Amino acid sequence: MTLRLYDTLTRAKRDFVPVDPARVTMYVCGPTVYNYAHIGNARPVVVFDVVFRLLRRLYGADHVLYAANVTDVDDKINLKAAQEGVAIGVITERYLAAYHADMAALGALPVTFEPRATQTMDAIIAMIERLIAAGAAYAAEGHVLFDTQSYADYGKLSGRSLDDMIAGARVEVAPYKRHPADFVLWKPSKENEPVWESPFGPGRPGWHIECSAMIEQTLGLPIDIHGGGNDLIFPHHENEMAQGVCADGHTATYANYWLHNGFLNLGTQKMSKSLGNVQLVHDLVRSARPEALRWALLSSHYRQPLAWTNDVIAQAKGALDTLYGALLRATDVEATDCEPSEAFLDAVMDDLNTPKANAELFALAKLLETGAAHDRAAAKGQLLAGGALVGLLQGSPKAWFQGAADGDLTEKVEALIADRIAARAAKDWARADAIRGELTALNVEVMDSASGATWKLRETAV
RNA sequence: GGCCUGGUGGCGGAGUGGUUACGCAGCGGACUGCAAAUCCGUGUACCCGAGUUCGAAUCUCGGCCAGGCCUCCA
Repeated sequence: MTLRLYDTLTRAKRDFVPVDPARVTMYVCGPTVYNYAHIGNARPVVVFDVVFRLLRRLYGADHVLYAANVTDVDDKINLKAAQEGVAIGVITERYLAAYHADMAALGALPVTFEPRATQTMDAIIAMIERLIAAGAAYAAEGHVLFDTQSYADYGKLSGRSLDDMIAGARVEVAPYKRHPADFVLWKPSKENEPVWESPFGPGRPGWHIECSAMIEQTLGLPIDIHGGGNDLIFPHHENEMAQGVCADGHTATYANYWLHNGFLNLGTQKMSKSLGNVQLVHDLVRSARPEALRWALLSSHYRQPLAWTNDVIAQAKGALDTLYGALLRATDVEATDCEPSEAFLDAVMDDLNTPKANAELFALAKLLETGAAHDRAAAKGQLLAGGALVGLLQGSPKAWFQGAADGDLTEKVEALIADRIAARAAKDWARADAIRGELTALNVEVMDSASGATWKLRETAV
């Protein structure tokens, strides 16, 4: 069974072969920390977290290096800092902490490296110097620009030619550019903006160079997998690749597999900060089950657009109710076969077909509900192992249903249920129903079974 | 204007040249003292038109619709 991944550069699903199985590398463009992350920002985080988990399974946890950068200097951060009258570090620390908390709530594992732009300045400057020396960049009016015409493959990733770019240019072209597509590597800082000394004059780096320098510094070329949202294909990843390859003297490819996730739509449009139609993870993890959010993000294929609605979250919660319900009723079953089932692995290995993998989870849950003892034990092991591979179903089933109940309520409910069991044993149906009424008033639903009674807290929200 | 996706049952969503996933919700039944949960069963699904084919929702062409990128953006 081989992992197959869809590569944007070759536009094909290809078998994944790492450069070095003992050192598998992955880089994903991380956040610019000037605000809370929205659920659209979380999609790549969750998707590539699944890739990360899968690679760790295939090559060993110690053999996979995952880097995600933090952009901690840019115009929006500067603006926010100026508005609040604080240093940019105050802004970036605040929102980076929130980002970490939000992504952890969604079940994302910590990445191996989290380089920051402000701490990579030497490498960025050194890379720009190499690009100039290689004839791939030029200085002009205090800026340093990448010379797109010097790189024959420019446009290959996004599938557009330099001519297309001129035809499609919607931006005014700065007069000092040799070609309209040339982009900034270094630019002078405006007044009151953070500034770094460099051989090209005081200033700050362009956005694209940051990622190239970080990849080179933390992972080294070529990396196996480069990921991000599909809006980054052009210009960001196109430019990154051009910089990386040219600075490297064209000796290595930049990334062997380019993975891009589709967007989250809110209504008919993509969710984006500039459109203002965002739902913050920070808020969602409080109004909905974080695990349901993760399920919802994985409920469609990662390259497809996902229409984000309350219904999607509610359906995700319903699906997890079914799965956790099966596990709750199987508390006494000792799990065996603690590996994902073959069908589950097949689905995940086929370019991360998580919807198909989820279907397999339901098949296992059914087996767990209805199978013979031996099959139930295996199904439970496979269900939990499959869940672990995609970062789901790892909580206790009891906590899933009763999680929001505090100790006092739990004690009260348990006492009422004990009374009701006694009443039922005495066939005192009136009393049993009266107690159920009390439980209902507490927002508690009781479920009788042959082996006793369990209960769950009814959700007031999704 | 250039480049690129996608249109599947009430909703979400895989997939495939012929056997028509899966989930959520609904309905019928079983079980239950009654419920809930569970189990069993159930629904004329594949945007339109033409073509290729013994056979297309799946391939080709055309059209319509929706969205993305070309500018900061996951």
